[in-house]
Amino acid sequence: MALNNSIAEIFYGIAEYLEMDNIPFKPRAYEKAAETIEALGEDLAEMYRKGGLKALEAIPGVGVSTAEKIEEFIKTGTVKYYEDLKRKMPVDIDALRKVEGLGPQSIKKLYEKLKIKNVSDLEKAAKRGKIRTLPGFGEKSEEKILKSLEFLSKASGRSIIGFAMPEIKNIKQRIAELKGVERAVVAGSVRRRKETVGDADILAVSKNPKPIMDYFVHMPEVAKVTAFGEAKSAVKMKSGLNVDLRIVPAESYGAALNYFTGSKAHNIALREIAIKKGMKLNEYGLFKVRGKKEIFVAGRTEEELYQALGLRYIEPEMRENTGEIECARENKLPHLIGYGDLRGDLQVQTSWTDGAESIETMARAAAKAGLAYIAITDHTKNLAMTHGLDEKRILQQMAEIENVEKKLKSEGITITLLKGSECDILKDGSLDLPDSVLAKLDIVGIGVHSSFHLSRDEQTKRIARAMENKNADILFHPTGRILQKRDAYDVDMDEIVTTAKKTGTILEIDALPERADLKDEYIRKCVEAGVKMSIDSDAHSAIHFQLLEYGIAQARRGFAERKDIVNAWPLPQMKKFLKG
DNA sequence: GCCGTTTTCGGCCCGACTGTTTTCAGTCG
Repeated sequence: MALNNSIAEIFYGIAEYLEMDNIPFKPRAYEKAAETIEALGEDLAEMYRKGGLKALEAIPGVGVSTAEKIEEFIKTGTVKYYEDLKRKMPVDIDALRKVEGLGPQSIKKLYEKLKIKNVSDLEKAAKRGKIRTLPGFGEKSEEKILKSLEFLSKASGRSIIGFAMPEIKNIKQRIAELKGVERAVVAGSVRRRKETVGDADILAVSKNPKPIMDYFVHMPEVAKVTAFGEAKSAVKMKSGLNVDLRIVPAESYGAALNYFTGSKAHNIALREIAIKKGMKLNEYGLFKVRGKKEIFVAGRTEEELYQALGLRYIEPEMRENTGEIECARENKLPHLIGYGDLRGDLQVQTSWTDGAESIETMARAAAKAGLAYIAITDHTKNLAMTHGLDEKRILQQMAEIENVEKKLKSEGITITLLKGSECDILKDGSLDLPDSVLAKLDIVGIGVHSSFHLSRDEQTKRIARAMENKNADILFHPTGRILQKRDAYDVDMDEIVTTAKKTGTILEIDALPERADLKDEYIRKCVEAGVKMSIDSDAHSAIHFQLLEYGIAQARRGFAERKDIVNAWPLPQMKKFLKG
């Protein structure tokens, strides 16, 4: 979806330029279009090919003008309007915007007065003390710029949620235990369970915020205080994590939680509903506006807030303004799969290949985690570096699995161990083990682990061919992405979803935080197409069963219900769904 | 520039904090 991203970037850029000239409303329009396009599950060029300008205009937030610019980009690779703006002011907005405290107005001023075009110009000017001479800037703004530049050069940016969670939970807990704190919760993108989080928003309820804020900004791990007030403070931790703390009175708890959970787009949509009802929504509550008087309507809980707006309660994982509000209005919200709903785990590695622990250790850990069944799915021989299993070793492993199951049963531990495989999909789409062997297994997972750079067409055909195999039950980590390390391979997911439906193949949601593969938009496609999914830990050690939670979060972000997830079903029902 | 369960024209989310200012613009979420 490289094209979509390029166009989104251009629209963001246009928004910035218009903002510099203080043009009202248009920047928001371009931003909105960019946001929708970024989150779009379909390729714009494809949509345009099929439906022309009309199809583009049907995208929410895209109108006549933006549709024409998309068309222009598809045809020529540039947008003249944007090129003209850039020529008028050739600055690296993207990079400069990342400097804390620099917005469009400041960037414009810096360019016009000091000819600053990029981050290196900015650094030079700041070091020479030139920035403090500009109107509206002073010594402090100059210092702030230098500090931010220093931080940017070693900044890690966003963190993968599963990796950041322990630190976030720890800080929240410390705040919660302070005297005078009635409650403290994590809000923001962490509560919405985004794959990666840029910062942690903590919300606390207290009548006496001052000492709490004092504690917060003086925690020993704080590297820098970026804001310090009674209602709101913000810090950067030594780890690189940004943490915001907001403190509100109890009667505003629900409104504040809703506001600080976001997403921004969801909040804006809620406020627009409030306005239409003659009300006003902010982080302190929902208010009826009667002339100058504001009468409190709701805000103690999120539930009463949604109700007062005429909506059903929306789970945080769905709050991205991608259709959930309409569902809530029409009472058509899905009943999302719950965090305690999984009964099994269909991808588990052991020390037979690249896992850290024995079949027995993994089985005991799974039972302890409350699972009723797991599939042992070690790699196959093509993955030589993991000492992948060949025909002979996998038969040995099957016998061993039976022994372990019996042993545990004799101790009163009842967990079903399915004999499985993470069978390698070879370059031509054939599988790494012969059908005769695969047929003996209870469950066969298939996955791509090599030849990531085939063309879209070849990659799609390769995977589809593997899915057609009558023994292939689940496609593991379907897009192969590793967050912040490796992009998904180029594959037509619409085609994969169609093939899954046709062949009865399950698509996996791999719960490893750095994979989170499928991503939410593909999960929604599966839900809509009636394609079943599994949520697997991809466990390589006993503690990894805890990571299933992140897979469930991902499924919830994709609107999945229990009926969509096969390992949320009892074992007999799940087995019945398998091909073999 | 986009949009319509008040509208095809006239609206467009809201408040806290900062730094540079003497009342506010800019930035952020």
